[in-house]
Amino acid sequence: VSQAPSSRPGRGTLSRDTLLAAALALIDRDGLESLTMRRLGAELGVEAMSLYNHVENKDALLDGVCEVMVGEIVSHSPAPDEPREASKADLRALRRVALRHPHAFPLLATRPIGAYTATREVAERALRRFRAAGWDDQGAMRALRTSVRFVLGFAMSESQSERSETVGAGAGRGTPLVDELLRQIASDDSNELFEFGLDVVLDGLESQLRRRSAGGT
Amino acid sequence: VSQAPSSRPGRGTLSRDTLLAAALALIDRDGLESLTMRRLGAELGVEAMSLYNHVENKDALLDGVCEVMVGEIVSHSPAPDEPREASKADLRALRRVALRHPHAFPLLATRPIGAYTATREVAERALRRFRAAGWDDQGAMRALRTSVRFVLGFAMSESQSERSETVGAGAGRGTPLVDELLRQIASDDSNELFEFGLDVVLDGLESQLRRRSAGGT
DNA sequence: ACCTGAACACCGTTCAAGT
DNA sequence: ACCTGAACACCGTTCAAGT
Repeated sequence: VSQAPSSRPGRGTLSRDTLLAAALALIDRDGLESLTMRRLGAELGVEAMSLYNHVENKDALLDGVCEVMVGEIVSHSPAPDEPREASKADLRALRRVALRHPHAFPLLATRPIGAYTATREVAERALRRFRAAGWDDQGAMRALRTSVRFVLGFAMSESQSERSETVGAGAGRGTPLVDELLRQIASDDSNELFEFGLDVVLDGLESQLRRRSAGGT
Repeated sequence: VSQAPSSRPGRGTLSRDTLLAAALALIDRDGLESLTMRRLGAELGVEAMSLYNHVENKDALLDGVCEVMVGEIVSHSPAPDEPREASKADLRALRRVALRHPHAFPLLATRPIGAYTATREVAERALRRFRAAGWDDQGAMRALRTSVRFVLGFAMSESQSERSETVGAGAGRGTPLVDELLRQIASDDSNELFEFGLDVVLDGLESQLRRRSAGGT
């Protein structure tokens, strides 16, 4: 998957990869609603109908955009040896995609893409790490799914749903802690909160592991 | 906020609440893409343009649908005394909304609604519970946001993104644990996984609390 | 093989007009 | 005060036609 051409391409430079990259770039720049077959065509110097030569329809185009984002999940830096740090590195890589594509990221959480299938090798390594830490197969799978879902929820909230909690509205009606919460949201300490969340999830997994291997007789 | 009328209403029975309930019912039945001003009008026995008398525009309509769902979050059963069980009850109530409205739920995670503002009292009680457990204000807020985000990610994955992981595709290429994961996803043990996740998050929070009050000198 | 123009069925939304 | 018809600018998509 390559980058979008900066301005207009030479004739015949159209391909599926070009489309997907241009679509993602358009979403990043102007938002999800701006992605329109006609607009994307214009962006590429072509009529909307030409796009159908490279992509089944708009739905397939959106799936393709998800593919591109999933492809960006792979961690850039080499995996740490220490298992807990290795897990953190993978989960941070997932969050980083959300930060890079705040407008497009909801597609990932919203569409039935085969995310584990598409990240087979990364997922397999993560599962092996959990096994090495003492989980059985079943437990390793639950541990992975739990941590991935946490990051997904975190990233979604971060880039979407917590925007526009307003401090003023309804303050001073006997909910002082909520008032403070809203101020905290506004001040945006995202990175800190994410790292806190990572520790919570990984601590919680370790705790469950201990409880289960102890109680399992 | 009341229920949608079963068939066509008498003339003049149109109100904002009627619209919102009918819109949510339409999404529940036919999916998010089926919610159209024209379709919703037809559903209510009225032309699409009449809707604009009760709702600013489609965006405001979607915000209203979110309002309705947020209003459904309140737990039905009385809050348990035991703090951990009380937290679980709240978080289960949040997930239940996702299960009841799988097609509409992405709106909640995707739109900048003031969720904490709208659930002020529930949020305040939750924060007070964390305070009583030993967190300071800052810690209580992080604990709440962390657990809410976890449930959000869980519910989104559950009702959306993990659909259609296919077992067959690419199996037997040295990723046996992933193959097993895909089989597990297909067999769908959602409730069990959710309860596991709840314990992970709450254990993790307790662990962080201990670590911080111990290390804080 | 790839691109286009015209067309179709559908959107959200505005506005003057009806009652 | 609420509803409507006609209209506008925009969608996704099909298809015959061009090169």
